[in-house]
Amino acid sequence: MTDANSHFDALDFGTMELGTSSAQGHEGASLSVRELTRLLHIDYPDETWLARTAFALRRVREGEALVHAGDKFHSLYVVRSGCFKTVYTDYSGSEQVLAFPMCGDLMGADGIDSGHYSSTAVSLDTSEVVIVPLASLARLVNECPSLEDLLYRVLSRELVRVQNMAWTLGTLGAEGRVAAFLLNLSARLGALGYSRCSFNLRMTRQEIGSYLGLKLETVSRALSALNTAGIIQVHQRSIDITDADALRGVVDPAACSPDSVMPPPESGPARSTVNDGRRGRKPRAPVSSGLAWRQLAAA
Amino acid sequence: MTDANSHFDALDFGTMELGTSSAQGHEGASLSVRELTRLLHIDYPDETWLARTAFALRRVREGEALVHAGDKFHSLYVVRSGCFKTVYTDYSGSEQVLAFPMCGDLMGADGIDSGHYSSTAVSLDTSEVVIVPLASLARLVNECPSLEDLLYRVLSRELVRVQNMAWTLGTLGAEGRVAAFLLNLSARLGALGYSRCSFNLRMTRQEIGSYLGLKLETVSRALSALNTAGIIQVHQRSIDITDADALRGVVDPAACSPDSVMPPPESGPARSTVNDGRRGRKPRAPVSSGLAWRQLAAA
DNA sequence: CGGTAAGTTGAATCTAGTCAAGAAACGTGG
DNA sequence: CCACGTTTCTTGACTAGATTCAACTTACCG
Repeated sequence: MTDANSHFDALDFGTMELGTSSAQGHEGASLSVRELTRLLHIDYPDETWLARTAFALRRVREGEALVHAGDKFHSLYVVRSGCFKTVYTDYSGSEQVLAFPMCGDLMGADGIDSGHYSSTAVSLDTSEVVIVPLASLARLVNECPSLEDLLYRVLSRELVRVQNMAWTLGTLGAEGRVAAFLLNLSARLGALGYSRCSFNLRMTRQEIGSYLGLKLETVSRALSALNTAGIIQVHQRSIDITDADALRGVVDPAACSPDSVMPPPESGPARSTVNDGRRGRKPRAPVSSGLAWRQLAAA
Repeated sequence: MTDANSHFDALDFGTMELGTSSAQGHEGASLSVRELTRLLHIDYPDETWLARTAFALRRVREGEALVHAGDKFHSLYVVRSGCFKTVYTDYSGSEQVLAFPMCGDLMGADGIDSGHYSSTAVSLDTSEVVIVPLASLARLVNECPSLEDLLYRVLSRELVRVQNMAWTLGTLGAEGRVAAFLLNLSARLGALGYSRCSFNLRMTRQEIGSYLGLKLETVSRALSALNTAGIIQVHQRSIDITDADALRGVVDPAACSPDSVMPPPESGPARSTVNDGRRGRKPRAPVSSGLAWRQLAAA
């Protein structure tokens, strides 16, 4: 019960009138609805209501948990700066990383239905989150119908993200997963204005491995392999992507998909109703084994 | 291109006044809001609005696609009977199964944000779905504030489900995955009133394998292994779970024993505030949080 | 009664995990 | 500022487990 106070004290002030912004979150910082929608990359044209409500912020130090799995649900959180990991913690102590939320990403949505957060969110960095109490959001939506689908859209986006993750875990090998991870990170950082091809990892190999369903040694090996293949340059946590196309090729040896890990958002036209009876062998290019792109580098 | 018309003609009638239910969906069948909420296991006490609106139904034959990835989003679907598979279809033709929605499960939510469905839904059975146009739902929510969180909750539930899936793919081996799959199916069928320990699979080994990130032979082997271990009895698609506890033990070799797994809603209370010092000592925190995902396997 | 799709099983191969040792970075305190 | 302990990362050798290839059996449907 005592573990929740640090965000409980901010709970009641999740929504406040602008101007009355007293010391909440951390230093009285708050975020207008307009800024929030912009942070989420969901812009609404309406201007009248933009300045009416604001959401409190909270600062989370490195290693600190924002919410714990099992805590009573009350608020959603949107990362404003920094980087988190969300994890299931196993009774035996080992943890499974589910996501690495960054600026603009939503956290806590898994608690809406059951009323309890199902995962723990730990900051990997000195981070800042926007506190969005669900009740406040509901009230806001009532007052402003154009916000109706805001949460729907954010949740749907999260759903697609996790589906992509399931696809990655289900179909790719170690190198592919790591490559997809790097491309995903690259795209997200790029969308935030940072360099797409040169960045620093905020997480350990073990955390990456847990996220990708691999052991830390395997992650290290995959990174080293991509390194010696000339596709990326790795130095501890510093990553330089020198050949993004080759990296995409590792994820999917066949076609070059446009946006990082995303499988084609548009359906290929030529698809017979369903039971595309593919009886024969699948041509499946000679691919994907650990050696394939190594040869590519040799050429 | 011609395959989409069958639900297009029902689109405009997604919501209708009761009594005006003319021939939509398939035979003029429709579902009241009350029935819908009950189908979703989200009951609302309010009685006044229950009979005001109804949603059309649509019948989907075995092998028929309800929606295709890339189709323009317009409606959510709730399975009323039968069984589906949702898949990403690879440009090269191979498909990745993402879920097996059954009675009461939601489909199509992955299309809300982007405006296009990101996965294809194919019926494995002669099925029936409730057509829930998002616009109609929004209007309904406007008229009935107590429905405010209906979609939120359903989406959140879906999110937790996919997170659990990611966990399964990330941590378990072949037998564990198959065991978890069977337990999940068992629990869902049980919740619907069917037998928990004896049922027939509606999907092929290949589809199961795709869903679990395994090859069909591996699925077959895992089932055979569980069979010879005396935990289940397999005959083609007929499954009999003879020792559910042992099956749970396969999923999670550690904690088993008589004490039937704890209820998820309560959180492990005693958890110190900042034990999460990543950089500092690693005290092997015995974090005993109620794991939501275990419910999925055990329920 | 065939023909086809689905499922089972075996043997060889290869990937990722495991065990283990060493190297490089970080933080702290002398 | 440097030495030290801790953590993280890298690399190697070996093993367990999943995939692949392939043959075969069983169910299903006209």
